[in-house]
Amino acid sequence: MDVRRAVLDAAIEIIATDGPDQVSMREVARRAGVSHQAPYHHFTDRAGIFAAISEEGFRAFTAEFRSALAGSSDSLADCLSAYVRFALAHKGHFKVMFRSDICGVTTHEATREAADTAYLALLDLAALAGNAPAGVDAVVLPVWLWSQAHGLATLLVDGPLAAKLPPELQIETLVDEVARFAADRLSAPPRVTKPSIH
Amino acid sequence: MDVRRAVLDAAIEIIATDGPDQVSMREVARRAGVSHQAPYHHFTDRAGIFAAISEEGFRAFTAEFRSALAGSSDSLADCLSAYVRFALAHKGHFKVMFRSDICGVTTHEATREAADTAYLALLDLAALAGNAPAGVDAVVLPVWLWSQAHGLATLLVDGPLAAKLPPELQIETLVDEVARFAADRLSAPPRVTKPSIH
DNA sequence: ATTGTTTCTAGACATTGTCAACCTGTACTC
DNA sequence: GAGTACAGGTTGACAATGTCTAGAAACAAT
Repeated sequence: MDVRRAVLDAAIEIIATDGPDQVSMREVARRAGVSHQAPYHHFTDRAGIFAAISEEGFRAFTAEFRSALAGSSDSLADCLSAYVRFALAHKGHFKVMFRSDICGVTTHEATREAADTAYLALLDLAALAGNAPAGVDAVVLPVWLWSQAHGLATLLVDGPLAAKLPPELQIETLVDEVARFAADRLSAPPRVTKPSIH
Repeated sequence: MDVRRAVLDAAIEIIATDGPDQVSMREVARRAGVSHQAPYHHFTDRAGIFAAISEEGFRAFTAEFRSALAGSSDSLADCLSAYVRFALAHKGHFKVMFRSDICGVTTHEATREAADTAYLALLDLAALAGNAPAGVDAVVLPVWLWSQAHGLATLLVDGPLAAKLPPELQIETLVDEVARFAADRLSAPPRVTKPSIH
């Protein structure tokens, strides 16, 4: 039996349903059917489990995101949608990946690298989507795109939004609508107001 | 001495710097200078502390957000910006408010009510910002606005974004730029593509 | 003075993360 | 084939935590 895998899966499941706080070394060991010390032969400590989960998450995310980026005529809407769909399909991973206090991105080299790789994919989308002028906008555009996708994902995964929606509304439909709405707005020429603050 | 206040402040500080996981009943009692049981006379349990913090957060948020909504010629950009600035100025509150697993919004009536009130303010912004047609767009617009503000706030507060930014960039400048960028895009007429999915 | 309530402390208990020490099989060396 | 090193497993111990119970200290109302 693959204890490492069993431990990870147990932790991921707990995170998805009850949140990272509820992950206990002994509980995952119990669910994996091993002694309370067995996980320590595969992970240095509790933080090591979270680091492994977020590394795995970032790799899977990068793959799915790049796939949406490459194989579509409407990349922008599809990528935004892919971001959110990844979060919904992998809540256990997602809830850890972007919690910098526990995701291990500062402490575990492999995790940091996986996160950086994911970020590069995001920048590629921004480059493709925007006729970004030089200067600050080269930062503003990717940040804006990331914020939209991440905000919707977070609100759906962490809960507060789902409770506010009309019950007959399909979540996936909403995600696609918002993604399309956002994509349409990006392509539109901006309203001209006062000059930017550059 | 106001033990309740001292306990809350200790918890808020711990959350802001080390995250909610690090909040321990005994540690906040220690920082407040009371016995390990004193907090139980003001909060039913650990979750009760989080519920009180998020309730306080939602109330403060509503006040700041409504102020931005009312007193501005460019409400949309200002409200987005206010949302993010609140998160940055009250990290300890913000990190709890939108974690549905710990914020107590489902378990504590007062917290739920404060959260609902905050949501109403958001809807008011959407109503003001959008010439929203009937139908699904009445949902899409507020969700889109919320996603943008919340995404940027979350990315900045939880960490992953700050590490990617050029070091000479002022966070507040970025926030204002992104808010303006988003506001400009909303006011723009959308690109016309295929008809929506209604 | 007595009673009751609010606010605190002290002690106890099960559970947690983690350290240390001990088994046990498999692989490799001579 | 005997010996040995080691990865992967075990049990036991420890301090720290959340929370239960019981009691003390202050203070209001009768």
